[in-house]
Amino acid sequence: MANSKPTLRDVAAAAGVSPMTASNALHGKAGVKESTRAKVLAAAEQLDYRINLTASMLKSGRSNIIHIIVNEFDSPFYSKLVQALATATTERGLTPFVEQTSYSPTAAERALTRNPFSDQLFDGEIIHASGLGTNLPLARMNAGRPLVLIDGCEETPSVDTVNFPNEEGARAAVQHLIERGCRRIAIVGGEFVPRATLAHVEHSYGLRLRGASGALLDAGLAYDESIMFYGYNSDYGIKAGHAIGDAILASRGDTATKADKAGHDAEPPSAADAPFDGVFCANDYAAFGVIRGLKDRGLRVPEDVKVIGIDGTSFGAYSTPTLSTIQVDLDQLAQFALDMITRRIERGNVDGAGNATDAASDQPVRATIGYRLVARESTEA
Amino acid sequence: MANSKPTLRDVAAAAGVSPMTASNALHGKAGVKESTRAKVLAAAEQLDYRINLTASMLKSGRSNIIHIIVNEFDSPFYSKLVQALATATTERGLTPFVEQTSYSPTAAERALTRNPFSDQLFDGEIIHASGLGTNLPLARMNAGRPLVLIDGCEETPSVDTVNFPNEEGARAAVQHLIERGCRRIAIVGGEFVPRATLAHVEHSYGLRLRGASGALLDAGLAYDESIMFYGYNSDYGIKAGHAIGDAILASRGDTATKADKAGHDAEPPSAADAPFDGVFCANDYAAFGVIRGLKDRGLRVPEDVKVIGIDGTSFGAYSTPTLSTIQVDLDQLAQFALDMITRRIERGNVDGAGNATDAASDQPVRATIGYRLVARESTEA
DNA sequence: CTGAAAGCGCTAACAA
DNA sequence: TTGTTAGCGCTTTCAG
Repeated sequence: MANSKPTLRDVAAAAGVSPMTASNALHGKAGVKESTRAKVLAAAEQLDYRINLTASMLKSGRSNIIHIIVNEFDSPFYSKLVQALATATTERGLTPFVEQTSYSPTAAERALTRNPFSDQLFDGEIIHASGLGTNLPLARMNAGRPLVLIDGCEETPSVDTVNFPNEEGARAAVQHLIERGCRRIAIVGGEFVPRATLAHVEHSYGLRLRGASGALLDAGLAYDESIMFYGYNSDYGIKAGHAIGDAILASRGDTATKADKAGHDAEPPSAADAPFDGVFCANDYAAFGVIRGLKDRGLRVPEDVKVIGIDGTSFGAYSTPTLSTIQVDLDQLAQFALDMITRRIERGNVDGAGNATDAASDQPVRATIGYRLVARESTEA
Repeated sequence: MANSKPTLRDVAAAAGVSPMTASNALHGKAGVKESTRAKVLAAAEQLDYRINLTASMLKSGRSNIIHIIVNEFDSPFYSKLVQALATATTERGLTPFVEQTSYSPTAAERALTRNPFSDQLFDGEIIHASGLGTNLPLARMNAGRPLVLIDGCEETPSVDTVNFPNEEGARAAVQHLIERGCRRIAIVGGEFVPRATLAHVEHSYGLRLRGASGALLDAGLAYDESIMFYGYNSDYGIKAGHAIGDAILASRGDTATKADKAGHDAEPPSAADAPFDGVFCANDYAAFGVIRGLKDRGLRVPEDVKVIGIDGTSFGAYSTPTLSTIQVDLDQLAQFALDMITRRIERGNVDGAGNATDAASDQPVRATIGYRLVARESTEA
C-alpha cells in the first residue's frame, strides 16, 4: 500500500518525468508539452497527490495567504465584515487567515509583528484599525508586506487604506432624523468633542461626530455636551437608552406638575415637551441597545423617539422595530482591499531582503466605500 | 544593516553556539545549561529573530494550527461559535484557522480533503456538522488527523464528537411554553417528521423535533403536520411568522363572523380562539424572524403569542422583545473540543505514514454540552 | 550538555 | 521542452 504520502518525486516517477517538469505541469506553467502535462496530471490523480504547502512556501517564499485582523468575531458588524473579506479573498484564489484581537491594541500589534506566521507566511494583511493605537508605524511593523488598513481615517495615509463614509454617512443619518421631524436629537457614541476640535480628527468616531454635528448645526439645532450619551455597543447602548428615557420621563413629570399648578385645563404632557425626539447612534450595535433601553422605560420607537444607526448590520432588517441605518457597502470594501493587496503582491512589494521596492508605485492609495440610507420602522413618521 | 531576516544560524553565531543548541534553547527544551540559554535568548532578542514556521513545519511535520470549519461567519450563532472556538484554541497555545463553507457540503468536503493545507499543515480539525452530507467517512477523509465533529449526533460516533443538548433543550423549551400557559404550540424549523421516524434520527434538527414532540405529547397536546412551519433562518422565519399570524387572524375573522351571526352579545374574538398561542423555533435566528413576521401581522409577542428559541445567541438579550431561549454553553463546547483534539495530538494520533495508531485509545469519545433555560420577555405571562 | 551531518519536499536558476 | 543542481531554514538523529 501507499507507504506514505506521495511526494512530487513519486508523481514524477510515475509519469516518467523529472520532478521539475512535474511541478511545472501541476502549476499549469507554460512550456510543458500537452501530452506530458496530461501524463503528470493523470499520475497525480492516480496517486492522490497533494502538494506540500510548507515545502512550497519555504522554497518560493509565497503562500497566497492573506492575514485578516479584526477585533472579534461575535458582533453583527465584525461577523459581516469578516464574511465579506473572507469571501472576496477566496474568490481571488487566495486563502484568508482570520485573527481576532479581542479589542486589545497589544494583540493587534502582536498580530502584525510577532505572530509566528507573520514574517514568512502571509503574502498580505488586512487590518481593521479600530482599537489600534493611533499613529503606529504600520508600514514598518509588518516588515513591508502588502498591508491594507480598514477605516484608518488618516488625512495623509501612510499605507493603503479603505475608509468608511464616516462623515457623510453620519451627516445623512442626522439629516434623515431632521427630515422626519426630529428637533431635539441625542447622539450616542463616545465622548463629546467640541466642534473646533473636530476639524482635524483622524478616527472613525470623530468623523462621524463631525458629520452629525454638521447636520445639526446646519439645521440650527444644538450640538453640545447635553445631547451626548456614552454607548459603543449594545450593553452601553442600553444604559444610554435608559438615560435618554429617564430624561424624557423627568420632563413629562415636570410638565405634569406645571400643568397641575396651572389648573386642569392645561395640555397633557406630550412628546412636544420631551428633551429628545431623536437619537443618532454611532453604530448599529449601540442602536439596538438604545432601542432596548428606551423600551425598558416604556418609551416607543419611533412614536416617542426615532432612532437611527450606522453600519447596516444584517440584523436591522429583523429587529423590532426594524432599524433605520446607513448601509455601508462591505462587499465593495472587500473588493477595494483585495485590489490594493493583489496590486502590491503582483508588483513585488518587497525584495528578498524585505525592503520596499519600486518607490514610484509605492504611494499609499486610499478609497472610500459607498453607502445608502435605509429608512425603516425606527424612524417612521 | 540587517541585510535579510535573521535565521537560526545568525542567532547561533551571535551566541557562539551551534544552531541545534540555539534551537533547543529557544524551544525551552530541557538539557540546555541556563547560561547558554540566556546567551541564546539575548542574541535572538538582539537580532529580533523570528522562527520561520514554514521551515519548522516542513521538518517537524507539526504546525500547531487547528482547522475550524463552519458554514459562515455572519450569523448570530456561528459568529458566537467561532469566537468561542478561536478563543479556546488560542488559550491553549494553538493557532485557529477558520474556514467557512457557505453551507455547501462540497465545500465542507473539500475543506477536509482538498484544502491545500489540510494534509500537511493542520494538526487537528474541528468541523460543525450542519450541512455535511450524512454518513461521510469523516475519519478517513481527513487522513487520520485528529478530528472533532460538532453536533454530529451519531448514535455510535465514528469520530470524537461534541453534541448540543438538542433533545433535552428542545423539550425544556416546549415545556416552558406549556408552563406559561400555551396549549396550541407551533413549531418552526424544517420538515415534519412523524413521531415514529423520530426514534432513530441522527441529526440535530431531528433530535430537537423529538424533544419538542415529546413534550407536546406528554402534555396531551397535538404533534402533527398542521403545527409545522418551515423556517431555518430569519428570512424564512419571517415567512413562518406571517403564516402563523395569518392563521390566527383567519380564526379571528371566523369567530367574528360566527359572533355576528349569533348576535351582538357574543364575546369579541379573543386569544382563546386562536389556533396558536405559542411557537417553538428550532433556532434563535429563526425566532427573530418569526417575531418580526408576527409583528408584521399586528400580533404581539408575548401577549398574543409566546415565542421561544434555542441556541442562546447574544442578540436575544437586546432584541425587543428579549428572546426566551435555551442557552447552550459554547465555551464548554470549545473546551471539550480542544480537550479531544489535544489528547489525540499528544498521543500521536498518526504515525509517519499517516496511519492511525494506538488502537486502544482510538475509540471515539462523545460529550454533550450543558444548557439552561433563559426566560425572557418573549414568553412572559 | 553540545555539535555535526543529513534531509524534510519543493522550486529558482541554469544547463542540456 | 525537459532535466540537473542546489538549497530554502529548520530539526531529527546520533556522535561527541
